[in-house]
Amino acid sequence: MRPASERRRELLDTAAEVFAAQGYDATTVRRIADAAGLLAGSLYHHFDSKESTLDEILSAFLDELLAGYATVLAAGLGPGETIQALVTESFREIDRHRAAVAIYRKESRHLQDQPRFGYLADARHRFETAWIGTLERGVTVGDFRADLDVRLTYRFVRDTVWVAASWYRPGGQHSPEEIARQYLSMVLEGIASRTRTRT
Amino acid sequence: MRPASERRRELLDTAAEVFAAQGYDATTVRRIADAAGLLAGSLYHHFDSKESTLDEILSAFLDELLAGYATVLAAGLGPGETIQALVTESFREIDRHRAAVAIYRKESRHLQDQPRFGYLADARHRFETAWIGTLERGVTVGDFRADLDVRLTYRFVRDTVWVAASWYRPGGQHSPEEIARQYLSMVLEGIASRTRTRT
DNA sequence: TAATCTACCAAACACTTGTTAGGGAAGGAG
DNA sequence: CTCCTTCCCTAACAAGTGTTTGGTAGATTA
Repeated sequence: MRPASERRRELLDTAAEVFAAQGYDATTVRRIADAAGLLAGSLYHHFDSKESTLDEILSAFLDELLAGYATVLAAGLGPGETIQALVTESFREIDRHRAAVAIYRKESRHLQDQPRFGYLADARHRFETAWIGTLERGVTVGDFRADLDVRLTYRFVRDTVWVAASWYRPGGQHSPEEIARQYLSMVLEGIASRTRTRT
Repeated sequence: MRPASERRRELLDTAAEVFAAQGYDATTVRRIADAAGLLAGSLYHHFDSKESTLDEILSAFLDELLAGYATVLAAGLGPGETIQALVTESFREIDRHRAAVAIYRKESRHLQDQPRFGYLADARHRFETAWIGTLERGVTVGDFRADLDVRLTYRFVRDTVWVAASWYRPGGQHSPEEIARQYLSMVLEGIASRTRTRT
């Protein structure tokens, strides 16, 4: 682990920004250097390689996210409240690591086969356990509909949350908590009017 | 427009498959050639360039999709039924153009700035009009909840539908229509149990 | 003052990229 | 048989890639 100097963190942020905008492979180190105001070779004073830069961005984000999830799960809430807390925590994470989330969504699929990025598959598996476990508990307890396909619902909720990173802009008119509230309202209660009762 | 020979279509399919799996920029023409069983240079007997190959894949998909949407919208259905038909049509399109959908989701964001791929922005705008128009009509008529943020709902529904392309595998246990039915059930009525009434 | 460290530049490196040119084998058409 | 088309290969090209090496200006430390 390198010493995390101020300049280093700055470079890491601009790299993440460029990766998110252009895609990792489409991004050249010269492009990152341009955006940061130095020459390509100078980046190697701070980082070992382009790949390790990506690695650092992703693992920092995932560490924080998993820690947040762990806190929520340890709180001993009911299934419905746990889902709400997980969603809210996710939107906060999007707010703080917007670029990292975008990169994660675009690249994790084909990165996780690489040994170096094996932790991506680990993280994915932990998410799955957390969400699906909570959903199943919710169905048993009666918080959620009994006819749910839990795996399908998991993907539904997960994707719904994370895609927000592709259009969310921090400092906009909606706070993370506000967006979480609206999303939860749709996911939990649906968008159909309640004036017509279902059969 | 080149003559669409059998071999050509075959190569286009494998190219789409590799693009979807690896990402466009990360895919080399030699990799496509490998997968297709010929050498890199030989691809240029069939295609003008790597970029034009991508172009053809995306525009073929979008043409078919927009045609499908147009048919739905011309049917004169109510807002609720229109949404259902649009979702179902989308899942059918995912079933038929899985690779193209995956590519579209990954690359369209940064491709649409390029003049050659300007039609991507056009298509996106048409989707927006179709969905948002229907949702607004639905709120007015009373099919959908009055307190919906229509733009947020649009992104919610849109993303929810298209991300399915990232995990959907044709020939699986769920048909496109079945998946559409379950998705609609969640989106329209929510995943919360109806035993508890909302305030 | 001398030594050390940080952050950077200038210039090159080996390699990969998309693409092209020229040719050749197979098969159908005249 | 000859001509033409289709499909592919061999071999190379220029440009761009991530990365390395050696050096330097400026601050910090001894």
